[in-house]
Amino acid sequence: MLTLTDPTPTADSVATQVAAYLAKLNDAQREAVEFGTQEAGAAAGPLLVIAGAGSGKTNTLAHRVAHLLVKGADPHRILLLTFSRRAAVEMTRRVSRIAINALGSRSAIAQGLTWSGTFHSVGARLLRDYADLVGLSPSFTINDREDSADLMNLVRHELGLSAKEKRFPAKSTCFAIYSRVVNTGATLATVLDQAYPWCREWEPDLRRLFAAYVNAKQLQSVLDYDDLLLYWSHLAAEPSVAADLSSRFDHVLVDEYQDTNKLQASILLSMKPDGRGLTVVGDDAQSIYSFRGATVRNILDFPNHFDPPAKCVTLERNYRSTQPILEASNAVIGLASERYTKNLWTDKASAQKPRIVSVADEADQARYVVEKVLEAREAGMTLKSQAVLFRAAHHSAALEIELTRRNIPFVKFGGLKFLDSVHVKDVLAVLRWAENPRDRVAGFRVVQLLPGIGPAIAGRVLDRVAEQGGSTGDAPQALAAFAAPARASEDWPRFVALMAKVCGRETGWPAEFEMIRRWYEPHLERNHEDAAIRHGDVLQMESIASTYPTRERFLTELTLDPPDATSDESGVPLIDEDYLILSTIHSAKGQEWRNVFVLNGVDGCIPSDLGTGSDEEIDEERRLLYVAMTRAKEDLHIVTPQRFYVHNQTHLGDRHVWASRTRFIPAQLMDAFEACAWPPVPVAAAPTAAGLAAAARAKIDIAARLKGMWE
DNA sequence: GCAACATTTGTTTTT
DNA sequence: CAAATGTTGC
Repeated sequence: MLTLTDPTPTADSVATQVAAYLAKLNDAQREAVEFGTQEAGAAAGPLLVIAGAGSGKTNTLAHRVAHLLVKGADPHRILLLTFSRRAAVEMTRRVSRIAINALGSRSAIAQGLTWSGTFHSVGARLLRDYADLVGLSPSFTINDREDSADLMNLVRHELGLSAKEKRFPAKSTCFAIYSRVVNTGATLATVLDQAYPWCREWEPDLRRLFAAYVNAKQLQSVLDYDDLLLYWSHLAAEPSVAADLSSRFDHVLVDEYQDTNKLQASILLSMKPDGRGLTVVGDDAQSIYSFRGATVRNILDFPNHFDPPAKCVTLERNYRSTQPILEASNAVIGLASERYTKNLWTDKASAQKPRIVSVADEADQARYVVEKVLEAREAGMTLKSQAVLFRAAHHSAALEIELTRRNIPFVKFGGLKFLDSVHVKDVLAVLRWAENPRDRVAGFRVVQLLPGIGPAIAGRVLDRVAEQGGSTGDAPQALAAFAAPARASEDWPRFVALMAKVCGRETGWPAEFEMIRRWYEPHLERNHEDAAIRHGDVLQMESIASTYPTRERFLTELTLDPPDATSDESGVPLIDEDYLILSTIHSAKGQEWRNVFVLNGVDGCIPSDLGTGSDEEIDEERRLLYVAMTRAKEDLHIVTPQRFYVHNQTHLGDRHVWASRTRFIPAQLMDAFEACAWPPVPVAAAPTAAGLAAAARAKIDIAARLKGMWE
């Protein structure tokens, strides 16, 4: 039980405090918060909250959790599934604050909200608990997307699929196909037909590859992201475990339900088959993750999975945006082929319509954004309350250059993470291999860092380690016994000594990180021109590492919740500094800013020309634009460069493309926007006689200078 | 046989 | 611009 530091409040005082925090909610929010909590006893049946953009969704969910706590729910028995680590942290923070208001210092109960996180991180925790039961080594390591693709590649070579007349799909494509099959529950043939038609001919080979890939994972005690869900779902479907698993939690609440996939839905249903204690929240109009197997059917079909059907509450009042922004956003989503019946409204009036800004090219686009950001900054709007959103990470390249040139600090969300850089992965691979010597991807990478060792010798090293059983005790001995080639003879003993120490946990955590870093430094210098910058990243990771209690926690949490921001300077600016937000639209989910810029509002970018295959894909791109627009509170600028640069589109190479405004804002919608051009066209003054004379002189001047260059 | 370097090719969004 | 393939050189 929890220790209460303050005197127990009287029933009356609790009642008034409760009224105070509920009174801030509107009727629909309050209904969602209080649903099923009036009657004492078992948790109430399923609840679906359809929460439009900016309708106070997070706040409502946080209030519901806090309200459950106030009503006496045990925080350790509440499972809160969010879309990202960031969302989980934010949710816990809000629940605490509301609980403080409602209960005074008894809010310590919110600290007990230990089961909050993403499906994947919760899955990882549960699996460590049940590892023995499913024949999994409790020290399993988790592969991120790149590692999984690397393993797929290793397996592919072993199967001899690499030497074909026609090029086999790239490793990342193979993994993407595999992942989609797992997450959608569809057959390989269906996935190939619908999403990867150009790989159709490889179906038999892919099937063989995936079987071998699964086998390799099991032999090596590694799991990929999908396994965390897959193992969990099989665990929950096993009658002997299901009861234990589902009785661990009285309440299960899921945020962003529109972006869950079939596998995640099946997990929920087997955890709470009758829906009692189950709450899901989401917005069908903001479903933007179908490329990851998410299906909007999950949220649409939710109520009728149960008998009687789930209670459904819709939040339609928008507290975020001004009326003109909302009107334009509603108009855009209104053209979707599947109709969304929600009718968002607000009472925030404004005279400023969203702007469609026509600029010549991407350079002008960057200059426009910088000028307007600084203007707003002058008017008292911090950089942090402004954001620039784009479809693909590289769309911000020109802007990043301009921002750096003008000394404007920014932080970028989405796109390349610093975990993806080779040097960071090298160091992590050493740790992962020491944690789990059966992990061939990690070992393969580490051994090849030594000069004179390439894929072939690395493969033999790994075979020897595997023969010895692959335990952390045997691995260093296998390495010591290995006859390294002459070219590597100098570096080999140092390497063996390092692995012995790290495997044997001689120095302990986090000191061993420093040891690995020191060992890695010469290899870094030898392999990379820009060793200094990369070294900075490694040092930064070292300081991050020191904040984790154990090596295992560091590795697991880093792959499941990687730091999601990068900036031009390595290292995130200090918290109190002001900086502009750059973000992919996907990473902007759930956030809001006073002033929002959407880059490249042109066909080919939004919708991406890679996403225009089917009507469903086009509708998803439309929702993406809708999500971007509804992030704005006061001002919204959609910038449309008339000419933009494409990279190496097939045979013609790099070239400029003449673009037109996105098809999602056709002419009949333009009333909802203010169209303008930038830079403003200067008003031409009639030439005077003196002016003409000056121009004539200038011509002569320049002509003379050009000749002068060669004299 | 194998590592290291040179050339060609294909690209979104992310837990 | 990174990754897959092709070529050279040990």
